[in-house]
Amino acid sequence: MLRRSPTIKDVASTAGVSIATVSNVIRGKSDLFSDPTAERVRHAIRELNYSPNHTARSLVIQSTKTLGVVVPKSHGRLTSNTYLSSMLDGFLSHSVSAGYQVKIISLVSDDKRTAIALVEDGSTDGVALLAPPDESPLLSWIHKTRIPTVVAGSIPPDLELPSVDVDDISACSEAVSWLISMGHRKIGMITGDLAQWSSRRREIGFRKGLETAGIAYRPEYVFQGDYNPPSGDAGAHYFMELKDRPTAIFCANDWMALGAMRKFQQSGIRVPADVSIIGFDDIQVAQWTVPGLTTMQQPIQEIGNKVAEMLIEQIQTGALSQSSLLLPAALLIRQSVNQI
Amino acid sequence: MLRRSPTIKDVASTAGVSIATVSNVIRGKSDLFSDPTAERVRHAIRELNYSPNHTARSLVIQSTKTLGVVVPKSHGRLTSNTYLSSMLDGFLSHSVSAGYQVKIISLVSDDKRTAIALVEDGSTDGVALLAPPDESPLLSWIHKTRIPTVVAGSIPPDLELPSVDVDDISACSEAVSWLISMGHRKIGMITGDLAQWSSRRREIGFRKGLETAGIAYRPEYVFQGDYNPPSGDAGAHYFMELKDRPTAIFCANDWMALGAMRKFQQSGIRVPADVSIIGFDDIQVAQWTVPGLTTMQQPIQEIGNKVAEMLIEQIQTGALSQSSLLLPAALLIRQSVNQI
DNA sequence: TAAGTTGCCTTAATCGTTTAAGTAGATCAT
DNA sequence: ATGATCTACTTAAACGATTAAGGCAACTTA
Repeated sequence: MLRRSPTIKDVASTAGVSIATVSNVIRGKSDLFSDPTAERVRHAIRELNYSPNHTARSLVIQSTKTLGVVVPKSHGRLTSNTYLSSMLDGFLSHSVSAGYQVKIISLVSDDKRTAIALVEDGSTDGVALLAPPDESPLLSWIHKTRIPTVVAGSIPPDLELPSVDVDDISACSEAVSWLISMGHRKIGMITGDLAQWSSRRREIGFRKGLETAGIAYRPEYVFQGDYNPPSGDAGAHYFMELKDRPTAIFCANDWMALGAMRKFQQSGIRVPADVSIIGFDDIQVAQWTVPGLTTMQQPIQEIGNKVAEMLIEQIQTGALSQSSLLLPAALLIRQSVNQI
Repeated sequence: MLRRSPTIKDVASTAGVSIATVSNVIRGKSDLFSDPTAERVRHAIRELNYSPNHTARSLVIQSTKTLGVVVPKSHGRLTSNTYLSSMLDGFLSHSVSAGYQVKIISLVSDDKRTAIALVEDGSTDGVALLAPPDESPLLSWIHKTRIPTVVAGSIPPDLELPSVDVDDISACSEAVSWLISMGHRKIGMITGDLAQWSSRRREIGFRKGLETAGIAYRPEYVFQGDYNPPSGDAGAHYFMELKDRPTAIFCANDWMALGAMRKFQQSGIRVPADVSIIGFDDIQVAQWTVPGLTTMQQPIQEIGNKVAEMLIEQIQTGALSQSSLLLPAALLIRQSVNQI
């Protein structure tokens, strides 16, 4: 028995052929070997339990068949947790079926340099940036390099990077339109952190929905949150104090919706009897709240999927058929919104 | 300008030295070059923006400095989502600071073979199995190979694999003891899926806590769940119907606790005024429920950390100082348990 | 002064593949 | 019979690093 794991050389000698032939049968270049030879080679492979060395292969083909995925620090961004898992799931799913492995680097414990190293040292063929913060130095850095990149989530408008994201504006506009169709006229919003472009777009969608129905925009009906539950709390508190309270509140994400719902309930205000709440994202827990949270469901996994697809396309063709993709959200009706 | 990225050869020629010298200064073999030479080399490196090719290096040193992490299909296992993120965070954090990159493979979209390939093709130096299901074929397969492995979470008792997990038995025993110290004598439990060893251990801990206080174990106070919220619902329903209802319910995980809490509240039974609830895990949402969920907090991130640490130790020394590690959980008191 | 030592650098083998180019025998057309 | 074309291989040069072994001054030491 061999101590080290078997190489193509071992296979070649036990099959009595050259390593080139072994390589050819492995890669299925069927016009380069005969059937009996192939059988001998395959037998040797099984016997030795050989599998081709990925590293050596990468070196010569000048491609690692590996994608890098950069996940942001989630600290302080509660949004991200299940969000990121789902996105990763989608990304991995497409990657492996396209024959790519995936390296992951988290910015949690780490600085920009590690992420950069991952592509500079040639250990990946390209990178996906998952939900990078707008101000991420990585974004502008990677924009300069010519490394294949796709970002999942929103990018600052001045950066031209291929990206795939949910269509915030349409989704929020639809949410508001639906609220209106449920009879609501006084609709409040708890926004995300307006320093982020995604928040701004969601607010734009909110206005657009109002506008479509010819309902006037009332500044006092917009409360600025930051995507975290406490700001949902604060928003609820703010709206409670208002003389002319909104009958429905649109939250820019589910976490704030949860916070708001909790605050209302603690204050004896019933959801949805007294106030309706609609969220955004469809995080996992949204289906287990009391009442179940009605929300705009992001196609998160599909975003991950598409990111992988576009990244691989970019790697293989050197170009991209489309540079930016917006996926529609879906209205998910549960119990937190009342018809009035 | 070069089209391709610069190699050590390019650096050598622009610095006017051999590639061996370049390699030596990069690796800091300070007795193998002079200061002026080093300066020339470093200058060339900066000028060309060179960084050493990871693949080539891996090939010759026979080590990829890459760890594989296998995450289970989370489908149907709501437990896992934030749980896995945190564990990954911990794992990544230690890995990168030890100079390792991390490849991830998800079993979501994929079968055992991809996971196996990841280690067989030499693209990783070892693998971590994150919370593998007891019956995972991977577990027994990997047990046979001599590949460096550490598993995060529980393993079937008949498999001798290095692992790190929370100390379920002690933790559950403590939870029950604390409930008792809060004045509860009639304590129910909603277990996890008893096909999983972790569930069994949690049930054992539950009994042990009772026993320590000299309280008799009542079979009708144990409801078998499956770790998912609906089974928490079902458990709550079961306990509600009981003539002699428990005053406190210990849930084997937070998701079931959430389900139970919701069911009680929907049925007009107040938590914690009428019934106290304690969970296990400390998932993210546990702090945002109404009332906040008191729970046993798993040191998930630390588990991830330790797994990486042990895996790297195993890779580098070929052996392991300790083969199994149990980390303590911490009682996290919020509002779902009443003193009576 | 001859032999050894030290400091600094180069040469060349190696890791395990891929793949272009070469070879040699068999078959075919002319 | 001769060259051309297949078929089924083998040879050998990459890929980009690491690293043992060797070379050659310039010193040290006996």
